[in-house]
Amino acid sequence: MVVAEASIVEMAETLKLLSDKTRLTIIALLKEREMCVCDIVDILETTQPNISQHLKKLKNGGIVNETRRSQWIYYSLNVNDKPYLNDILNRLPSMKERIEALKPNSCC
Amino acid sequence: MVVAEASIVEMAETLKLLSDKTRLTIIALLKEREMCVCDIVDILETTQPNISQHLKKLKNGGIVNETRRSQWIYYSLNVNDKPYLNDILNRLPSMKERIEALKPNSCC
DNA sequence: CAATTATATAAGTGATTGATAATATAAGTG
DNA sequence: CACTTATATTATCAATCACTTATATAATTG
Repeated sequence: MVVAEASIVEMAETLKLLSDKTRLTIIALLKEREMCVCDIVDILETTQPNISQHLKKLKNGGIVNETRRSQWIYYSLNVNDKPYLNDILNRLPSMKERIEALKPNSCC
Repeated sequence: MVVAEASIVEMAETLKLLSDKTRLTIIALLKEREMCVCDIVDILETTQPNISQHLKKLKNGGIVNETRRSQWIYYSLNVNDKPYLNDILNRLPSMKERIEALKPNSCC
C-alpha cells in the first residue's frame, strides 16, 4: 500500500477527531475488536444518539468503517493509511476489562 | 526517565493541542529548532497576539518550554515525556524551507 | 402488517474555540 | 527618562462543539 505524506491541515483535522475523550475511547475500544453501536453505548454509559454522532464524525474522517449485519451496524478501525497515528494507538490504555464486563448482557 | 502511562483523558487533552493547524505548524517549526515569537509570527503570517495565545496553550499543556534571553522569549519542544506523540512528530512535513526563507530579515 | 429493536437524523442549547483589536508589560537603547 | 521593540493580556465575537431530547428510518419477529 502506498501512503501519501499527510499535510499539516489533514493531520490537524484527523487529530481533532482523536481529541475528544468519548471518540478516543471509542477508538481504544475498536482497537480491541469491531463493535456494534449498542456495545459502545453500553460501555460508555451515554446516550445512543451521542455515540451515533461521534461515529459519524469518525466515519466521515475516514478513521472507521461501518458494516451492517442484519439489524446491527458494526464499526471497525480503518487507520492503515495514517501511520502517524501508530504510537497513539499503541499506547492507548487497554479496554479489555471494560469489554469483558459487557459480555453477559450483550445487546447484539 | 520514567514515563507514566497516559490516561485517555490526558491523551485527548494533549491531542487537542495538536489539532489546530496553527499550533501543529508551530510544533513542526519547533521540531527543527527553538524559535522566538517574532520568528513564528513572520513565518506563519498572522498576528503576534494570535501566536502568543497559541504558545500559551502549548506551554500550559506542557508541550513547549520557554526561555527569555534579553528581550526575546524562545520556545522549544518539550515532548520527551509523551512517547505517543513520536509518530506524529516524525511525520510532520519539514519546515526547513520556510525557516530558510526567513533568515535574511530575521527579527531576532 | 403491527410491534420491537437497532441506529440515524434533526433541532436546540450552553460551553468552548480561534481570531481580532486594543492595551499592558518588559527589556534595550540613546 | 523617553522611545522603541518584543511579548503578554484582556475583551469581544462569530463559529464550532458535545450533548440532549425528540423523531425518523431500517431490519426482525410474530
